[in-house]
Amino acid sequence: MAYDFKEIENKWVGKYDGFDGFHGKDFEDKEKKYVLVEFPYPSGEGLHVGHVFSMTGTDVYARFLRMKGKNVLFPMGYDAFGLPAENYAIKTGINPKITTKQVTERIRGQMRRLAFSFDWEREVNTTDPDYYKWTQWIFTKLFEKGLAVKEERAINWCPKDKIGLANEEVIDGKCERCGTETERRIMSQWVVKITAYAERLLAGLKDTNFIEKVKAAQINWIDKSMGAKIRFPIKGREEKIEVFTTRPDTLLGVTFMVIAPENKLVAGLMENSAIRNYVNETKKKSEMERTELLKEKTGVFSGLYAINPINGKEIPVWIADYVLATYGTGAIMAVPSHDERDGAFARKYAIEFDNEFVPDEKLMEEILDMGVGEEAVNYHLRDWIFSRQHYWGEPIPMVNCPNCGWVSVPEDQLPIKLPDVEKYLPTETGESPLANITEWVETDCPKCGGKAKRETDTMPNWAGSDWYFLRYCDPKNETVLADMEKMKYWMPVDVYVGGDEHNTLHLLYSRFIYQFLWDLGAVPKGIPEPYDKRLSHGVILGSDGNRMSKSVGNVIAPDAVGDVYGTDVLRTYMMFMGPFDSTMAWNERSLVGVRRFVERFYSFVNENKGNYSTTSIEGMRIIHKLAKGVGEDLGQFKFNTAIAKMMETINELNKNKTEVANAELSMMVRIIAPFAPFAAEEMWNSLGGEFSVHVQNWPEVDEKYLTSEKVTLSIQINGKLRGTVEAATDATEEEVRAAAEEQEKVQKYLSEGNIRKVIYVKGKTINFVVA
RNA sequence: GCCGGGGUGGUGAAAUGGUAGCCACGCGGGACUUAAAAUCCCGUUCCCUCUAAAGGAGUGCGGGUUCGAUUCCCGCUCCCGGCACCA
Repeated sequence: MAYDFKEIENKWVGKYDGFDGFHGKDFEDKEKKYVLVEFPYPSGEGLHVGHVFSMTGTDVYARFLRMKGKNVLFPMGYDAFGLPAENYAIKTGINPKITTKQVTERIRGQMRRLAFSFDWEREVNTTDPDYYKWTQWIFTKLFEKGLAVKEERAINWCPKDKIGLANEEVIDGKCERCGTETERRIMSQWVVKITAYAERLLAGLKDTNFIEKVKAAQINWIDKSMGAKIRFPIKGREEKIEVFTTRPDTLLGVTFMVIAPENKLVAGLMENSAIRNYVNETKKKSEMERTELLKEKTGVFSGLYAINPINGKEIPVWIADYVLATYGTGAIMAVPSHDERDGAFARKYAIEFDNEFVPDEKLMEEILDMGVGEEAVNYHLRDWIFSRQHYWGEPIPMVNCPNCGWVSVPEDQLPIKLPDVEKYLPTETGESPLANITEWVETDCPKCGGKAKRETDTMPNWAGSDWYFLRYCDPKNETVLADMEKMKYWMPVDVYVGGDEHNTLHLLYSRFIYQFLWDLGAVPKGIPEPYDKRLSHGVILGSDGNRMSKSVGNVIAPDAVGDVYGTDVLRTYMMFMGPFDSTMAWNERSLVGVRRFVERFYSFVNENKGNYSTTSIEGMRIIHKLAKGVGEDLGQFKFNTAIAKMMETINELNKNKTEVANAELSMMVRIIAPFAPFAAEEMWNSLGGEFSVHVQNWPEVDEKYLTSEKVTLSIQINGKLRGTVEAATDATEEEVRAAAEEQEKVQKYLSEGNIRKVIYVKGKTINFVVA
């Protein structure tokens, strides 16, 4: 019976629709495992190969855990708000609701065909009002706790599209939509104070088992530095300039100060034309230009002098944009002899160096004791600009009342549904298109009942994905974001699989929101962090070794590969390509090798089934070893070596023409099942097994088949391999030594000197030290 | 510059202190076939060698620890990823 994947897939694919075996069972009295893979943005292209790769690996793992008797929660959903759908709507005039529905249906079909064992009863969609009701609710809580405030902030502005852009929408200083150079503009924006949680976000990492690189990325992004704040009096003025420094001991080497052009002091100096020109020039520059690394530093003298608090020396104060308003205090004490940047600036403007002093970090306390300042901590982490002037996002549930100011929409009035609009483009003033819908904007103040206006900004793409892992625990709850008892049962996420590109922002934002909900008492007290393990999946490159992109034309469509090779081969091939977390290039030729393997496996089972009543001892040994080895590999996401072991097994069984009885064939079928679910189901069925192989137990390993009486040991002479010897597993040194010394070659080498020492490692090696 | 991860055959890779290169691709040879495809079998780190036996070299480079190092330690180098005028 030849392997006909199309027939097999068609026969079984529908059997898993609504299949109870893949449901996570709330409160079931088994060990729970919450296995999560990042949900996709549903793009018009459907799932790409990268999705298929990460989802297959996670699916294999989830299937394995189920077979190991765990109660597995393995959910899926769609992160469906976002720019591509909005841009498509701008182009075609079609409501993104419609396109999103079409695309999610297509993706669900792809996932079904790829045999992903998701719990479809828990599917979520971030654009569903029943879902974003709670995204909005979280925002109202942030506001009520003072963690969401509306502030003037500089944002990236596209003068052509007349729209504010988030940093991620600016590519190389240009607008992602039209390619126009962006400018900076000050606009009133909702800002979420994630910096208030900087220390918590650092400290919480100890409660997680993230892989090293993920932890490092988080620590790096938050970037805590310890130092001091030091105040410098200004000559002839009341104000002082406060600076943050990590090296207060360099205070003696300070020869000038620099303040950012945005510093408060600068506003009072604008009568000076040189200063005015410089500040205006700086405003025009984008963040990108200002932080250009190799750029020559520029600045202008402010006319002010500060007093070094430690030695009373007068030092000039400069204004320069290499000092960032957004970090520290927006002012620095410059130590040209000690800091490269200060040095470059001093050389350019011929400011005096002081090379005499010797800094000494141990003096920090002593210097602070002199009353010049106090210890301080600074974080690189910046607050989170939460406003977008886009249509296709969650409306920010806030009302602006002339009497009460900003008022959050009460829970019983949520969700604030996204209204339909005629035009999806932002307005002339840069407000979101929602601003055009007067009847929507005009509302009553929830507090005083007077006339008021709705916020027309929408939330960033991150908002919906910040808490989706909670909703999966209880996706249909109408009274709270998720039932506390259900969260207690399922949380934390045991394994979270995702891309490196989400190791900073998404992971940090979602940890922050979780910690905030924790403080609110909205999530279980005993669970301080949302994710236990975080793994990153690898990247699949095109066959030319470059990132897949439409313009290069190296994109692999998973559907097309599935048409030619079938789901089972596609899945198994992807898992065989290399380690799960590495970067790998697609290789059509290697795909053939995996097809050969799957066919051989399938034929082997068919040729043996029903023909033998017992399996030889050798066969038992091979198959039990396989069950053990693959089990160990799957628990560690080592899919490539698991498949290598299966290949080895089939080769060995075929070569020895081993006769295998149905009981052991059934073991083999269960072992391959997580990788090749359709073929495994067919083989299981043909062995007389009941539907479904995927809810069977992982094969029990009988250790008695794994302990062989004989092993091959290496014979080393001075550490060099000179032969091998067969011996009983528990043979004594004397026995092995005698057997080794019988060998002619060994005798030759031993005769070259005297045996000084013999090292015998049971089951591995015997090493003669000869001199 | 800082942080994280790497460097092993022609290629993807395996081995985490004990026979380096499992498994797979590719390549070479053979079987089957009128022929091709498919399939199956044998070989395939490099050097020396007609071949084989035997030997030598070999996991980025240099050192160290050890009876023994791809694996542990020190120094260097190159590549990939993240962050970066962050005071």
